[in-house]
Amino acid sequence: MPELPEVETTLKGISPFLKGAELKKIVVRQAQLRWRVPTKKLQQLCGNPITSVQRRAKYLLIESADKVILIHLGMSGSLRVLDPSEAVGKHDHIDIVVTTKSGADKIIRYNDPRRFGCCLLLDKPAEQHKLLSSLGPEPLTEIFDGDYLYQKSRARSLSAKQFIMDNKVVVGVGNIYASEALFMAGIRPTRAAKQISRKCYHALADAIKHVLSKAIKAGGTTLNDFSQTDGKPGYFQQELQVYGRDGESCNTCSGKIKSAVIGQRNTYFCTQCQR
DNA sequence: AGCAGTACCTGGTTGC
DNA sequence: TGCAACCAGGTACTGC
Repeated sequence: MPELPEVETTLKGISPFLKGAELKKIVVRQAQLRWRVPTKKLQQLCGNPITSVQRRAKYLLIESADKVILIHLGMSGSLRVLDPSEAVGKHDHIDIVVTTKSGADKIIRYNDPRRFGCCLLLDKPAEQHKLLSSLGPEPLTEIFDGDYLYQKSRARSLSAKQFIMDNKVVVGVGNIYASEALFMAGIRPTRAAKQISRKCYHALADAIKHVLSKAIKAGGTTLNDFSQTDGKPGYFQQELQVYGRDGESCNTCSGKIKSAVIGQRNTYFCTQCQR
């Protein structure tokens, strides 16, 4: 499941091939993703150079001419860089064929079994688009810290876990990392956001940064495992302290790990460490 | 405005 | 063994 680290890894994977490249051909085999893929408008971009490739939250933004191609991997999507001869497989919905700087053709192939992802075309500036305009800060920047979370949470009665998974608060914290970060910070996920102290929010902001940057460093491994086996990221599984460990004992205090559904999402925590 | 609930989709797992 | 029901996951949307 692509979380922020996987999207960041994907960005690093495709960037070298897209920088200085030209759009050659776009093939859409399945246009019905989360939203309909604007096939014709995308194809009209062919012949133009790609001017930048960026990530914002879990969105990938590929700029060409006066447009921006926005891609979200949903929960089961992936992008691979392939040679033009590569056979098309199941759920290979979109090919973005480019002529790279060196003159060779490559396919950026979008695969998404569950079709929760999207591929849209935005006008510039992309940040004004509805999907991007109200997003909170990136978790790995300086302005995201304990003071910021404390301030933002004062009027919020929802749980701490739902609060940090809110895209308007901070982007890129998915279900797995939310549980992990709250564990690391010693905060019970059910606690109301507005009742958490400034001190605890400092610990939480640090935990989010720590968990995400650690995962980004391991990103390659995760991505490979994911795209090949469609299983849970092998590398993370051994790193996870609470997620999916319902009924097992805590690595820190040997208390029991419990699960609860919070905001329709399974959540895991240690009843001893997290108060 | 904030929040709960719903929808989208399909492969894998569980239950009968 | 086969089939149905359920679950996971991110996020935009609806309606209170």
